[in-house]
Amino acid sequence: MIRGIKGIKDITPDEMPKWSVVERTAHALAHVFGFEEIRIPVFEKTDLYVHSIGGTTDIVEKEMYTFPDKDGTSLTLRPEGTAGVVRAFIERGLKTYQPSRKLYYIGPMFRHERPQAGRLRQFHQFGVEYVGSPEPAADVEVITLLWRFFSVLQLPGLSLELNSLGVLTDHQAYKKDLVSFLKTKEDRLCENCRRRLETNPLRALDCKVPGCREATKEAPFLTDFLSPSSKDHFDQVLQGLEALAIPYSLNPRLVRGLDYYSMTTFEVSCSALGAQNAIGAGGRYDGLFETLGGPSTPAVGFALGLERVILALPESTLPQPVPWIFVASFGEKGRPAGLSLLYSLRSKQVKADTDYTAATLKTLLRSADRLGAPYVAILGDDEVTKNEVILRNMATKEQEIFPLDTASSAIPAHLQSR
RNA sequence: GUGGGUGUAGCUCAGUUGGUUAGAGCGCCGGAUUGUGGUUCCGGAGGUCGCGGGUUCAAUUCCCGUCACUCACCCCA
Repeated sequence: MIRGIKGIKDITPDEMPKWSVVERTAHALAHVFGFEEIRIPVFEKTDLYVHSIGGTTDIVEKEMYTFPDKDGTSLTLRPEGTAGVVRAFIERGLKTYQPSRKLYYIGPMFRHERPQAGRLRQFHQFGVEYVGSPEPAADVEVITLLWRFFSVLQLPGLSLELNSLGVLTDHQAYKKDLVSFLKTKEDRLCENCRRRLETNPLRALDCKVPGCREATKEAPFLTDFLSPSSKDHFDQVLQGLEALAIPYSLNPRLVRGLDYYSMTTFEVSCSALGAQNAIGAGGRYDGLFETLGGPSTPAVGFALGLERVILALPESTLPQPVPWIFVASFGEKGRPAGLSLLYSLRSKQVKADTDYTAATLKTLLRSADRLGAPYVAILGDDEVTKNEVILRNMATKEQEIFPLDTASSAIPAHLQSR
């Protein structure tokens, strides 16, 4: 037997109601906030991701699904969405129409990681990109949309953390200072963090090893290195969130894993999840357009993981199922009359179904029960002769008689009125 | 990439200090009930005990390997 690939899951019909609610909410909320959907390819030239995400990040170094095209060009299954959106933006000249543009996407992403609760090799993200505005209000809007999304879905145990990396020169200066600080404590750092000194020193602040926590207690704060304008921008973001009553906390140690972030960064975590509790995150990436060969363009966005949302989604968020009708027809005259009723109901946009393998009323009712049908239309030879159809309420066992020739309108109307 | 846990019926899991026909609950099929489901009663089907090797008179049980699933590290959504 050929099995599916490790870390790649089927989304079965049982799980689809949750996915539908989550996706519908994403589309609706993005629309209300004035974001337009964009669909970008699931694979691109490898260089795009290397240049945008950063060559020394884990994603690029060991997590990408990369393969050669027939002509040898290196291609990669997208590990995230922002790079592709920015590429499309530049390539299609989307900026020429208006000063700023707000886009969103929903779709699968691919990373070759060891699977775990809330972490898969093919997973799905909903992300937005507010392109063209350097204003703090744009940051506020993106963060607010992220927070509202989770709130509307009633996810429990959420917390929003914010930080500012400042502009490039700010955090370069900081990085230098931090490295020299860490060097003085090098013997107390874990092996991992000693390696990070070279690759990604900011991550050492995030380390969970107690020794490292202790050693980095006195570390310089990024916040102290922010230029006045960076600081001012960040303050305005915070004020904007307060005005909208979005609860947040500051985390000067919050570091994002992708190289392109600058200024505001944020992350929402959910205590209802396991170890992988980051459910949505993002930030400003004012330098990315230039990095990818486009015009200098400020932008801010987020991405959130749909699988993690679904793991945390409470049952109460699911909508009530709509009533529908199981047609139980049998006998020489009943069968064709039932088929006719079945398709009449469907043509009136009413969900109706039957079981062609069941031939007796008993087996038909059993099928109806297993399918969870709230109503069954019973139609045998006797009913056809009398121009009748019986509507049975499966929960209460009540049965009502309708004239057969007008049943396809009368039954839906009757259900509506209840 | 590293470490831990778990692989027995469709599902959830017992079990065997190594011993002959491997169990339960739920589900499934049939009957009681030839025009009334879900409840009840009776009967039934369904298992290479993950796979490969080793030890042994004998392995589902012990040992080694391997694969899968899973949780955690790392990292991230």
